[in-house]
Amino acid sequence: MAKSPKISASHEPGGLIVHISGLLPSLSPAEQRVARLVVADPADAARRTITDLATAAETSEATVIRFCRSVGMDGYPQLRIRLAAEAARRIEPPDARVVGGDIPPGADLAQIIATISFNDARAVEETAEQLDPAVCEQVVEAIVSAGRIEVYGAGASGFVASDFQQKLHRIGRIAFSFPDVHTALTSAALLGKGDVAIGISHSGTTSDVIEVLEQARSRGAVTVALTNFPRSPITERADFVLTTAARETTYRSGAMASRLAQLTVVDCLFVGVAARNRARARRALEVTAEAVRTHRVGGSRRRS
Amino acid sequence: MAKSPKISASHEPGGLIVHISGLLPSLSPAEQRVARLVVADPADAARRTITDLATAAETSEATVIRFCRSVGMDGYPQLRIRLAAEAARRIEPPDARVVGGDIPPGADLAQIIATISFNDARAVEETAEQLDPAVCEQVVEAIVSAGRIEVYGAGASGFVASDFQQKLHRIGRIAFSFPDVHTALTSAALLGKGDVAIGISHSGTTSDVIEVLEQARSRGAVTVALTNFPRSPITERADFVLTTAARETTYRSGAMASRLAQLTVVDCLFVGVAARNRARARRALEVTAEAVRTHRVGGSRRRS
DNA sequence: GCCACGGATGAAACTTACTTTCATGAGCCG
DNA sequence: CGGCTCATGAAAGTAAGTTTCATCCGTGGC
Repeated sequence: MAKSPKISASHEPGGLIVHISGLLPSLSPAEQRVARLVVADPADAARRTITDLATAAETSEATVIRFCRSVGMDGYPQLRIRLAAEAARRIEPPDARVVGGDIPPGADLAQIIATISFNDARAVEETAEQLDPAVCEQVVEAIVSAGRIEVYGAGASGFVASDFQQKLHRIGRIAFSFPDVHTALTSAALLGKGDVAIGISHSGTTSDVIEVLEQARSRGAVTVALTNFPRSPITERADFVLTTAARETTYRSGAMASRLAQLTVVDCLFVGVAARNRARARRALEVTAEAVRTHRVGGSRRRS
Repeated sequence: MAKSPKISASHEPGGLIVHISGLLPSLSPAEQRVARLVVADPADAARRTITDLATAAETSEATVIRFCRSVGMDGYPQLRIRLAAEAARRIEPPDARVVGGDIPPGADLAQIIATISFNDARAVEETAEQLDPAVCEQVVEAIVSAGRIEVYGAGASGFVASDFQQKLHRIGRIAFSFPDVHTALTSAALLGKGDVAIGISHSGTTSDVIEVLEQARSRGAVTVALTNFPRSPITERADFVLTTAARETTYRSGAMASRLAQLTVVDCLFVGVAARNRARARRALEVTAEAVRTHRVGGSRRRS
């Protein structure tokens, strides 16, 4: 097992912009200024010369080049071209939806709904676009052949972890998730070769989750990280890194788009695992559905 | 500078490629060779350097520049960027997304990802579209002025319930959610006028949730139902009904799109509530974020 | 047939853009 | 408080793009 996680350097099929904003926190301050300009208006950036862009970002050309390299480009010209292409593709934002920004103070419910759903949907789409099928495949493979699967997450990511655990469990995989660190650590210590440990953290900096993942890895389990930031600490403890692409409206507003993005990844993995053995999975799903049938009341004649 | 050819300067409506091939015959032989290369593969041309392209067209750089001017560009860099943009736009649509349907048996991960995310994103968008702002407003109002809020859900909807509870709690509302029916029933029995009870059930037929909601209502609490089916049993016990619009890929495949749709509604209500008292909500969010700060590891900066 | 003329063309000079190197200085760890 | 690492921009160096200009070739007039 390779020790360095696959950040899929050259693989950012979905969006370069998405890729860049994911990398943003791992960039140096000066590079971040450049990145922000680029993300804010890719088309405009593509039009600028390197000197021009450097000046606009209040830095030197050298830093712009470094930025190019940091996001996986060969040099500035390549970045320019990619940006132009990217910008052309995303001619979409037609209406004045508050993209990525905060909710304006005087907003009414209709505005709030439009903004939230737009950002949520976008997070889902962009996450899917930049998800690397090859890495997913390997993770699915690991899960399918795992003796035991453990999923870790804290706070909002904890619900996602539980959701994943529940899904895996429903199709007959032996999966666990934990409400607290101690239990998780204890359990992780009992993992071994062939087991799978999945850590979920939007920021990639949740020490509890990192710690548990580290523990799991030291016991020989295959480790997977699910985070929004491909260069965050958690990725160093993971054999496989899966990234989401959520730009939270406001960082502290409680996870909103981020957990939807995480759940989308969970869905993909889940279906991927289920698809490996359709018959068995289907049977399991039917059995479990049957089990709760008596907890449903009849005529839901839905004709929505 | 009077001698340059007068071609429709900067405005070539249809497409740059179309434009170029249109005036191809009016170009000099050497320029035509360049033009043909460009038209044949714009994306490739965009990647080439001027020297490279000149060589490929068996001509000199000077001619390439002349060609740029002939088609109305300022210079080679501009042409490059326009070409990249053009190329990006024209290969977009042919995307074999598996819409709405089930995942085909032989599907690979890339297909799965496309299908899932498409349906997930759609569920979010469609839910937002049909969500009634007026009803949301009333629910928000009820939550804001509630003495206590309880959220019920079973299975996958249980996670959504917990998520909502956690969010409300974070902004200082007194909210609860429950892992089992008994506790929930007990708690619901203690609700009274001015309290709010929210029941979440995708199918709208989960008897446990219905039962608890009924209990809450009988105690005078305001009841809210969140379901995908506006005519389902749960709606009969609710003062306010909020609906999601998820079409699950496969009914029994475990809730996927449905919970994303539910979470979107949760997000909207949450932001709606938070917006009612920005200052207080913001302060609460900051305090809670600070509380977990020591559980985050710092410097995510790294270079590959 | 010879000679002006003009457009097309590429070589080379030139300019600008891009890239690398290196010295500096800030922050961090022991 | 040294001795590190790392981020950064100035400046040197290289490559890309642009201009200039001499040449070439075909044309048409004499």
